[in-house]
Amino acid sequence: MLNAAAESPLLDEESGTLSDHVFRRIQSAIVRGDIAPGSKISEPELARAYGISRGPLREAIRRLEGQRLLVRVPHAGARVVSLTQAELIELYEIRESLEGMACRLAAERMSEAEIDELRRVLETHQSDEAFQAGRGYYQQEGDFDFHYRIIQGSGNRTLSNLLCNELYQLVRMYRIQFSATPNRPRQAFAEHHRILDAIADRDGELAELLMRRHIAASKRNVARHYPDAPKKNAMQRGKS
Amino acid sequence: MLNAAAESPLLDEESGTLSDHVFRRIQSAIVRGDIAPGSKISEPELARAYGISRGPLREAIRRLEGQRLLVRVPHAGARVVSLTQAELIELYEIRESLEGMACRLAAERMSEAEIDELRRVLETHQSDEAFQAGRGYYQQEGDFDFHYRIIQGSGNRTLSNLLCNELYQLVRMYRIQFSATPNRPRQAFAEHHRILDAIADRDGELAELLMRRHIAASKRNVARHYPDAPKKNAMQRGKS
DNA sequence: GGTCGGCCGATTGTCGACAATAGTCTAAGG
DNA sequence: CCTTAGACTATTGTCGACAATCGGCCGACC
Repeated sequence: MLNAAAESPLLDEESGTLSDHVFRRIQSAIVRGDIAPGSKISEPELARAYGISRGPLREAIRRLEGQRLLVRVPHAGARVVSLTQAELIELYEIRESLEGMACRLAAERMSEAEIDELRRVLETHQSDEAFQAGRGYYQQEGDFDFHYRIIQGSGNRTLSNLLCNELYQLVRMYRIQFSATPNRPRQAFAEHHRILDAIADRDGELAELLMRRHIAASKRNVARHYPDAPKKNAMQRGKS
Repeated sequence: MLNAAAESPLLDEESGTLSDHVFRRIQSAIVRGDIAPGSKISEPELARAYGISRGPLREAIRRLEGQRLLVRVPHAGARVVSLTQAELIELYEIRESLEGMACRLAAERMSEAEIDELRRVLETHQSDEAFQAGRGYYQQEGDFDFHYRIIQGSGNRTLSNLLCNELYQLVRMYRIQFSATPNRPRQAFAEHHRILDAIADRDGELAELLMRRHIAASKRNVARHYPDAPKKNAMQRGKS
């Protein structure tokens, strides 16, 4: 039975259970900024909006909470996460450590074919129109993301899970928010290229160092441009 | 209204919602080994056992899944996690990176009072009867755990959350399983002491190095004694 | 006029029942 | 005797409704 065609390989809109489905929908909505950080989540409203019952919705909310995209208080509902500058910097420091390690492992263990694919990813980025225009480095999700590919190449499945399935969406959410900082895209691209060279040379130590510096640079960039809103007016709902 | 007496400050059996309650119960049961790794979780059975409905139970299961204590397959139910040796080693490598970083930060940022408390924790361990008898290093949960205290002392709240609220229980589960390896307790205690000295000297670099070595040693110890059961007979239920 | 108490609305937490899917067992056919 | 098709059973996924708790509002009392 060739089910390869029956269930579409890449993320299908209608795949899996309703809970999984709505989980991905809300996740995407939060990461893309469609819901607005700090805004409150109303269960009945969301349930109506997605046409499902509150049961699966609540499970999805619990999973989103596990991914740090929502914060919940026991009898007061859930809100979209809104990291303070300090928390965001902490997140970047964790990434420095973890992705640095992933990069070292990737340099040691990636196959030549995988390195070639990684090079192709970078070429795709270079030819992207948004990048050409200097308007940002809006990296697509998953396999088209440089960092994502390297993490996968580390061979450490547990690390991949942690970075790509739990922290990744949160990072991506803020990466999108800060995508349009002036000179950063070109600089980031150059750093990516040097990292790739180190990996191709199988120089794990250098690859780790460069990755740590790269993320530290991103961290500084984010810290500089953080729209730190101690103002409390982020209460408006996401939709109509 | 002085509710300080009404709701007990430390983890009460009956605190919070039913979902939270059963979540902690099951978590404890898994970590302590009362449920047996790899065994299947039956929703109706668990619901009856804890006297609640399947709704809150399912939410608790989703949260446990987020903590990696359960693995779920869409229409086939949930099983208690059972890491392969390779996965357990991967987990230890992640801890090397993360706790090494935490230890460096702790050396830089812990207050003198916190360092004194840490010293007292170690003294408590030394006077523990199980440790004296060489029967293991069964560290109590939370504040009485050396690693836990250091992570908290790092001052990185995000890191603390990641290590102490998500990965911690999983690590503890396997730590309990391997608690009775012959010479390891005394060696671990000595390593802990040297780490403490480095922290007291405010030598972050050394503290990180020692912590990484300490975890690497634990990793090797675990790898040596791993009861790697490629056999598939881990299907039995926990109880009747 | 200010503040405290009680009421009301809304939201969250919980429950039992129904429907759909997966795995398994049986039985028929080659 | 082995393979395969079918139905059955048990489990999971989903739903709508009820109950408990929290926040805000209004009125009364000081």
